[in-house]
Amino acid sequence: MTDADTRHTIMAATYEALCEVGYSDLTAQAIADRTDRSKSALFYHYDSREELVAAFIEYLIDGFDGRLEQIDDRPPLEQLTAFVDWFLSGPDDDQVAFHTAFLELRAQAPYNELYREKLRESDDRLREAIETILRNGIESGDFQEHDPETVAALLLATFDGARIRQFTLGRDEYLETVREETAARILADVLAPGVELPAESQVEFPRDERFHDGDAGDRPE
Amino acid sequence: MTDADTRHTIMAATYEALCEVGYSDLTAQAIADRTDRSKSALFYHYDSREELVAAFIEYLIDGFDGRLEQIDDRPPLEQLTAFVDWFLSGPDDDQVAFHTAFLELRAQAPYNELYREKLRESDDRLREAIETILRNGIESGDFQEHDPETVAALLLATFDGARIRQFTLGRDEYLETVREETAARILADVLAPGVELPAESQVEFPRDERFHDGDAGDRPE
Amino acid sequence: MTDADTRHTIMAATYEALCEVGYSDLTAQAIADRTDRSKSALFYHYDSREELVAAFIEYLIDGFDGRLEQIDDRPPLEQLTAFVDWFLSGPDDDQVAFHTAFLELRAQAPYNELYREKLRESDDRLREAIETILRNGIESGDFQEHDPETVAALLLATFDGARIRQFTLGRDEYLETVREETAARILADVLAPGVELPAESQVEFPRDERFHDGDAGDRPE
Amino acid sequence: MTDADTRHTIMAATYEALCEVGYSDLTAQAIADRTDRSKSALFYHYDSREELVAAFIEYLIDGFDGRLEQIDDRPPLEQLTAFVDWFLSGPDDDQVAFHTAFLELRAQAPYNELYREKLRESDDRLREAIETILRNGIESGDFQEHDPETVAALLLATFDGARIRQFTLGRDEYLETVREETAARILADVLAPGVELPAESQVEFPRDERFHDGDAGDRPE
DNA sequence: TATGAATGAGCCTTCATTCAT
DNA sequence: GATGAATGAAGGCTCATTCAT
Repeated sequence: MTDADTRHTIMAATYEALCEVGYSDLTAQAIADRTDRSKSALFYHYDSREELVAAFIEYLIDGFDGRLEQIDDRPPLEQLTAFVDWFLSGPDDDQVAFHTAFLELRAQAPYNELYREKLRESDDRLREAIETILRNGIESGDFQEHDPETVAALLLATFDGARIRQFTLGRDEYLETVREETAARILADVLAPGVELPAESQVEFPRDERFHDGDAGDRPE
Repeated sequence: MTDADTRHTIMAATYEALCEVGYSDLTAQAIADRTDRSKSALFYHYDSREELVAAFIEYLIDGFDGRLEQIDDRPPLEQLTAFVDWFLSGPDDDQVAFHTAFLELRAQAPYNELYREKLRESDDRLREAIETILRNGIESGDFQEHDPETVAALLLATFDGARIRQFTLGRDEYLETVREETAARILADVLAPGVELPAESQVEFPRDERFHDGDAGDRPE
Repeated sequence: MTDADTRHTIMAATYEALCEVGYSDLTAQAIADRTDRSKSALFYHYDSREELVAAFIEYLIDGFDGRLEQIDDRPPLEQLTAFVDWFLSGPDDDQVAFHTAFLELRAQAPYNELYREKLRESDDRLREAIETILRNGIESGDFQEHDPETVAALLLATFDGARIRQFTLGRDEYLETVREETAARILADVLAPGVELPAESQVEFPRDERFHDGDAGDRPE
Repeated sequence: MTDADTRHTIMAATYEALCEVGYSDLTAQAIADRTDRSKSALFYHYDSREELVAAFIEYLIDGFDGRLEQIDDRPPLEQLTAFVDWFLSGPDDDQVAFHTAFLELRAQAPYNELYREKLRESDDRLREAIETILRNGIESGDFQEHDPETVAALLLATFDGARIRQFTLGRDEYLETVREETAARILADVLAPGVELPAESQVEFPRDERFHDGDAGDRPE
């Protein structure tokens, strides 16, 4: 119905607005302002602000799948490391703003079934991705025998918790500490003996380029 | 300036309102409605809604200390278990509403220095509490030698992440899974050999009774 | 310019929408929704919503003439009775919704010359119709000598007032009472001595079939 | 709760706005503009625009009772005449605007239970008033024996219908004609033999002075 | 002939905050 | 100490209408 271009325009504006003003100030106007369209146009394409946001979550999920494929061919340990570092990324990362705002949005989910539904889908994808990595690692012998499903849940909870505490408390230590402790206490029994989580990942989990068209990205130095 | 009674009245009303309507609907009116005072009274006692909320966080912290003492004399393992179960409490827990709303509030912290400051204090207390338990456990020989500081951070992140995913996704599995995996993968190396995390805690981490004056609490039915 | 078929499609949709949502919710979208055309199409065929509505009133008038003819050959008293019962129809009548909405529209006429003009034409037709019946009744000897013009005006006012009070107050008594009192106090001096208004009409004043193509009508159940 | 003065201010503004812009343009802003208060103030005193309007209908009713008393002591025929002329008032009457707008409001009643309820109360009062006059007239011998209840309903319907047709069609004839015909055909059998409806009433049914504080009223030339 | 997209103006309502009393 | 009244700024949403295609 809404053509891909318009959809992208609105979704990108939503992303920008979210990063710049946060979820609780994510007004229709704030989105429209980052668009060459009027506020009314948003309501032409989406029935309500809520539906627009739900569509945005879905848009994120769509992008996630593609980004996964980009590191598909890497060995399991590299993929896992990429994941860890994506989650526990440094505070200078330009995704901090986004994740911060997205936490606000997630905090609404208990009150909003539509959001909750979409976030569940997102959770499914994420867990499946990690499970697949773990499973592949077991197969390849890089990882020990274990239950990928429960380990995935544990890792996700831990990383998410660390990230949230980092953002909300402004305490970057959480990331560092949790990365190290995860490596030492959780992954020690998951990785094959002798295998260790590299200090830094060799592949980076790719960014959602749809939101970073013009600008630098992983500028060196 | 504001006497203790008035303060408590307002803080209790804030707690109630938070549980009933969530943070984003926590209007001055919503709080006043749960008070025998007028909306204006709130602004007489607190300069702004923001300050009131900040004061509320502080009020929570004040209560926390007292509650800690109530299980002070228990052996370290029991205290740890109480902590675990407090965090990973079942979905029927009447504190779910509060934690859900409080997550909304925490999600504002990145945008609000006042909140962030208070939440940091809260984080300090919580971490210290866990560190103390861990330290005592080492001393008593119930726990193995380890760095209480980093383990506390790991546990906090993991539990918090599990709880948040439970609430926001409506997926209770996270709690169960994470409790089990934490016991098996993290605590296995923290508890002394042969010591295990009990399936259920013997002491309950005490509730904040200031908010549960009149009503039932843990009355059996 | 606009061919008869398109015109009918739009007019019928307007009728439907009017019945279903009332005049104040009679948006262009509401009409288009009951059409296989787009909202824009309405503005292609009519310069404005106002003109469309004005055209609709005219369309009603056009239909009225034809329906009149259908009872043309009946004796004056029967025709008069048909009129009375059409106006003072029971609350189960499926025309209630239409008349209710049409009252809203009529209430706009004082502010809208275009509507007023059309409604005047409608009033003319209606009054003429009644006058003709009355005149024919005088001629045929069924009615006493009287001034058909003023009596028509009196009847119209009385019936209309009764109907409006019924609809707006939800008080069906008005219809019954006014029918009886009209018979006893007004028509007593209009009908020839010994002639009485039948309790129920033998002919029904015909419906506008253009709006009831497919559906039942007065099919018995 | 809302003190009488404020209430009057808002109700008077509502009256003015209604007269000047009609019901369908009776926005909160339109009312506030005729007040020295802000739009928000309206919502402080009334929960919604709808409730404000409902309160306005009630305010009208309150006023009506008092105005009735002002002609309480007049003989029945005079009172009846006052009523007739109030209803069938000339087009220059400054109440035309109000009645016109009020018709719009009444036309919403079928869709709005709150309005309908209030309008029913208004209908009750009006009918009782006329019934009382009729009853008194029978007692005093000025009127013939008849059923005041049904006659009141008939008169009300007739006058209301005439007025509505006058306003909506811009046809003043309705008033004149209906007044004459009512006198000749309806009241002829209601008034005692020899008693006639005066061409013009001697008492005027009093205006609602709450809405006409400063200005002229019936000042001659 | 028709439409999808878009928009500006406007509406109702909410809310933190102020202030005179 | 406390409150009732009030308000400005904003927000989500609607709708008649326009216009390029």
